[in-house]
Amino acid sequence: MAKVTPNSGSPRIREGGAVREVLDRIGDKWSLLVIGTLRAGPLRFGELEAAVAGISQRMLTLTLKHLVEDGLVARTAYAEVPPRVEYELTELGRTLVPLVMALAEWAMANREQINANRSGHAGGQGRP
Amino acid sequence: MAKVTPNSGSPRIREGGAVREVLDRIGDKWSLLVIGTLRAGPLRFGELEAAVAGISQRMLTLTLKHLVEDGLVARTAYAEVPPRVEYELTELGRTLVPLVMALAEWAMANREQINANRSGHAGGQGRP
DNA sequence: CCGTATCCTGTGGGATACTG
DNA sequence: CAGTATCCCACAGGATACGG
Repeated sequence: MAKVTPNSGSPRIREGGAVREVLDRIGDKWSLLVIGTLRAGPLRFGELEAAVAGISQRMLTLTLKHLVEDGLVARTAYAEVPPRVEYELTELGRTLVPLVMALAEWAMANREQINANRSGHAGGQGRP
Repeated sequence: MAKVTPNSGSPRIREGGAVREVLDRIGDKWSLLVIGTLRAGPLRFGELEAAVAGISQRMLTLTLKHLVEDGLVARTAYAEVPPRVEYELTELGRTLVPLVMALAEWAMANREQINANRSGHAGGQGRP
């Protein structure tokens, strides 16, 4: 990741540059899942941890921190005891929801097909 | 990525499961970029390498191999000299194009906003 | 031209334990 | 409850060199 994509020699800005840049942010292992999980409304840390199956405390903390930094998620801490913290999508974050949902639907619709291809990749299902 | 997500003991298929599964396939550093690049039609290996700025030979080879295995891309080798190989999207692969393009457009439309948030994250742009 | 084979590094990310 | 701190390893992925 890191390096800002050299873009070696290309005179015009490649659309790919912006895409890569954003993909490096939200294209990690958990960001899209967290965003998708927050689509219905604010959730507490613990609720998120339970909802996003398989995520570790550490990764949830880090992912949320990044999303907050990027302005996709807002964090609200209530000064009470026991402490309560809620996370919700910002305006910007919500604009991503339709895309995430589309991706999720595509995933569910096509994963069997893909798994089938992987096992015995018969091959001829796409020839145009 | 790596570990196949144990999903230990979960009796019912979590929707998150399918999403994660597919995300692990196409959510890597290059797959979506390659798919997006192939949207207009077949391209040769070298053309792809030039079009996807920053990708290394190795990663292009690996990414294409995975995409072919998953049935998203078709590979056609012409037995001539010098050798020529063309890659193009399969039917299945093409169904992903709209999503990729949507993501790309979102990326281009919002990267400045995100970058601004990152630098001095002023904060108040999303309060619902 | 189109790959494959090695080598090597950075780092994503899990497990675990501790704090406010 | 909501994090932070450490440790540690697998593996993504770049550089380079070689084969058909």
